[in-house]
Formats: sequence, structure tokens, C-alpha cells
Amino acid sequence: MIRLYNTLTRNKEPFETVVPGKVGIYLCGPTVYKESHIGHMVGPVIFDTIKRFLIYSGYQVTWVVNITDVDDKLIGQQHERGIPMSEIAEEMTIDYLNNLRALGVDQIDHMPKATEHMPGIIEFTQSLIAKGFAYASGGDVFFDVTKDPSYGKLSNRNAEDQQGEGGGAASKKRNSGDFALWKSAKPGEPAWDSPWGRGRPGWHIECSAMSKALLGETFDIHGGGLDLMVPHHENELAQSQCCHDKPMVKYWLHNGLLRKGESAGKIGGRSDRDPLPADAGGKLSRSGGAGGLADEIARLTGERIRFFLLRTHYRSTVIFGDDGLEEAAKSLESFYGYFERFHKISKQRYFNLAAPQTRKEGDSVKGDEPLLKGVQQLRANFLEKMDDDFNTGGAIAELFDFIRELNKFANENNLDRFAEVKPDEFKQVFADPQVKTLVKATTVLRELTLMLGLFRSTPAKRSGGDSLSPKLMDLFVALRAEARAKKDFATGDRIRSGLTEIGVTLEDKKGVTEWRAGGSS
RNA sequence: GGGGCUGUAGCCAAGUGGCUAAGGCAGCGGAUUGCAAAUCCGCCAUCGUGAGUUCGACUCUCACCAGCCCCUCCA
Repeated sequence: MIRLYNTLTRNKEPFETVVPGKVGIYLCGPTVYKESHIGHMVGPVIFDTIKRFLIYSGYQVTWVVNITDVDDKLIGQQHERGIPMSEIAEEMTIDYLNNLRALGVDQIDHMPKATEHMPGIIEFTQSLIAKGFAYASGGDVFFDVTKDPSYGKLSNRNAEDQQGEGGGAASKKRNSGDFALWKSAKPGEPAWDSPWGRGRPGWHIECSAMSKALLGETFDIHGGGLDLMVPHHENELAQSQCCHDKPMVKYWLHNGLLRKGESAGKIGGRSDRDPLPADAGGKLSRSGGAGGLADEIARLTGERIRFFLLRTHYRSTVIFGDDGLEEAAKSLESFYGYFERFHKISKQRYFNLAAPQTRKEGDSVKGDEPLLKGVQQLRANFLEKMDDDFNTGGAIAELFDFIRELNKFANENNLDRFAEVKPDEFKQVFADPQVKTLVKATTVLRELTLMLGLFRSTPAKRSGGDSLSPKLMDLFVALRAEARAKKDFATGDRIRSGLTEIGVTLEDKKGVTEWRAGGSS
């Protein structure tokens, strides 16, 4: 049974969908006024994983991520850059989509834009006015927070504690905590016709209108960064609930925020003895200059970032820094190393293994071999962790045990001997019972890593560079082999240590020497 | 001031009212290796502090200490 932590109740609750077998998920996406930063990827990566897991568990899932393409910041950019808001939005949406793709996020079903839902937004606003929850005032429309007795329940605050936006609009409001559903346009600002004159939607109303349009009045999961809880989600919740007179969302999920740090230590828990390094900390924000994610991905690879994010529970605060990233890279090497070994032995690519797509299908994979029994136990552990509020960190831990079991099996049965089999003899490899067992067990691993959206295809960069390098390496390896054949180990070691210095690792396996470049960058 | 979160080994990080407190990185010892690398085996924490509840707490309660986030735009 799946359980998840609901921000609304501050408890882990059993997962029961509104409609049996179906799940609707709404995740708050970015305002596309500048390039995205790594923080924007946390929600998408975890929800991409959640969706994969839910599908695997037998649900039919619809996932919506909105794009906010009209808002004050966009207007600010329009003025600053002298380009129409729509062009900026388009440019930054492309940037966002590229980043998502690089991190393996491809499960989103709908990406609605605010500007394409104006009728729904206006209708929603009218409805709130008609029901007495909102009022028009000087071309603006505000939600009256005093009309909603449960206002503030998500963050457990009183309406009085909310500051509201103040500023120029303050004089038009009844209460300082009231927030805008519709904002009148100043000259030169993008605007749409409405019953209250030309203007644009407030920040929160689009999510209420679009989630209603695509997922219905009550849907299952609403996600977003912790920083959106106040006031964005609080206001969304108030609008939708007052408009429909029924709960908007069953489960509110909030992911923790990333902080930036170069060589940062852990956050908290250091008490008196070990204060946070000075270069750690600092929140990520575009207004604070964060961005350039595309470059970062190019430097680190999307898979490493995805793995890094999934290592930790989604609700934790995480410091995004080189220490953690390097550790993630080393961890990934264990997996990549095994995948290569697996290929040499079995002649099959891990990335091509056809694994069970559903839990039920996977349950039916059984075997009496000790390896398979062990692997099934690890799989069960893995799924138990995922069932428990999508504990990807705990689940990944099981994967390391997986790799160890697999390597051990290969060691104990000396399966590396198959690496030297010539292509015309592959038949005997395929027929070998132990190889078959290894393939079967590895397929179970594949089943699980696919769910995390990891190791879906050949790693982007494992060995380095241009076409000349392999040829040069062959030469070095050959020279070293000659030296070693003559017991001239000094020369052999000289070659190896020299290569190590420039980042190339040599591995002497039975009969052959392999080399590896790159690794962590 | 108000609302929340966190504090587990050198570092990162799961988890539980009572079996040996996951896993990773680093380190140490061993198998293997000409030596390495890779792989495998083993070692490495009493869970911020104090008090309470309990037969029993790291896990529950309270206090304290430390850190972080939100209450302004923010994934």
C-alpha cells in the first residue's frame, strides 16, 4: 500500500484516489521570465519518478505542469529587454523544456499556459464574485480572505498573519491579506479584455482555473516547492474550495528546497561543534543570479543530477554543491561499471533489457537460484521504500546491494571468462545457465531503475573525447603489454601512472587491459 | 513577533518503541593482482543536550541548544 505525506494534515496517509485506478497530479511550474536554475528541476524530477512508480503500480496517471507566461516579472523583462513578453516566455519555455529533457523528465501530459486559459480564468473569477468571495475594485478583482473561514489551513496561519502584497493596490483592498484575481493593465502592459476592463490574471488564479479544466474540481495530488506553500498554494486552495464548495486536492506534496554550496557540509545537525561552512548556504533564486542550468547540465550530465536529487528524500533541504555531485558521480560509476561487465559477459546491453513494466508483471518473475531469491528480496525492499512516501533515497540504497550481489555472483562463477568468447561462439554463452541467471537477475534491476528514470540509455559520457584517443590508447596499452611481457614492470608502471595523472585509468583484466577516461569531471 | 523544518559515524544519508541502527563517499585490514585498478570479504555510529513517560526510547512528551526555511518575488 502506498502512503504519502500530506502537507495539509501533516501526516502520512494511505493513498486512495478520487477515481479508482486513476491519478491526477498538478505541479506548479515556472514563471518563464528567465532561464531556469537547478531548483526548478526538483519538483519535475521527483514527480516524474512518482508518476513512473504509480504507473508501475497499476494506476492511470495524468500529470499537469503549468507554465506561467504572464506576470509582473515577465512584464518587467519586456521593458528591460524591449522584446514582447510572449517572445521572452517562449524562449524561456524552450530553455525549461530542454533542461527537463536532459534530466530525463518526459512524463508530463499537459503543460498549459496561463495566456491560453483566459476564458476559464475570467469565468472562475466571475464565479467567485457571484458567490461573494471576491470583489471588483477599481479595475482589479480581489479575493476577500475574511470570507473563507478556513483560509490559512495549509500553512497553519491566520489570515491576519498574511501580509498580502500591499504596494499600490493596498488602497483598493478591503483587507490587507486580500490577493488579486485580476489586475488592471497600465498603459503599455499586455492585457486581455474582461468584465472589469483590460487587464491580466493575478498569480494564483491560473492554477485554480487550469487544474479545474484539466483535472477536475477535486483531484489527487498537488505538488510544488515548499516556497510556494505561502501564499501561492494557500490562495489557490482558498479560491478553488470556495468556488466549488468541495476539497480541491486530496494530497498536497511539497518538495524541499535546494541551497547552493561549493564544498558545503550538511545542513543542520552540526550544533555547536561544527558551524556551517561560510561558502555554504545562500538560497537559490533567479533574482539572486542563479541560472545557467543548461551549462551545468552539460558539465555534469543530466543523469548525475537526477541521481543526486533522487539520493535524498524529496522533502529534505539539500545543498547542491560539488561535494555531493562528485559523490553521486562515484556512485554512478559502480552502476556503469557493472553494466559494462554485464555486457562483456552476456553480450547484452543493460539498456536494451526488456524488463517488466508493472509490479504485477515483475512479481511473476521467480526462480529457485539463490541469486534470484536474493534479488527478489531486494526488489521487495525497494518497493517497500517507494511505497513509503516515495523514499527514493532508501530505495537507491537497495540498488547498491543489488550491484554487490550481481558482482559477487559473477566473481564466484568466474563469468568473466565469457568476455573472451568470439562472436561465432556466442551461442554457448546464451545457453549457459549461469549467464541466464545473471541476465534474469539483472533484468530485475533494470525493472527498478527504469522506475526511477535512471540508466535508461547509454551514459552520455563515460570515456572521453575525440576519435584519436582510442587509437592512441591502443598504442599505449600495446606498448605496456610488451614491456610487461618482458617483465619490465618499471616501464609498464611508468605508462600507467602517467596516464593516471592525466585522468585515464588502466585496468588489467584477464588477458586484456582496459582503459577508462573521464569519470567525475 | 508568528508559522514550519532539521539535528543519526570524518562527510552524505535511510530508518525503527525492544532483533546485529540501511546504503554511499572517505579511511583501515584481507582475498585477488608482478604492483595497481576493478570486484569481493571484514572493520568503522548508541542516534544535538537535559529531564520525563515506559518493563524498555535513538524512535513518544517537555525544556534547552544549534541550524535552516517561510511570513516580499521564488521550484
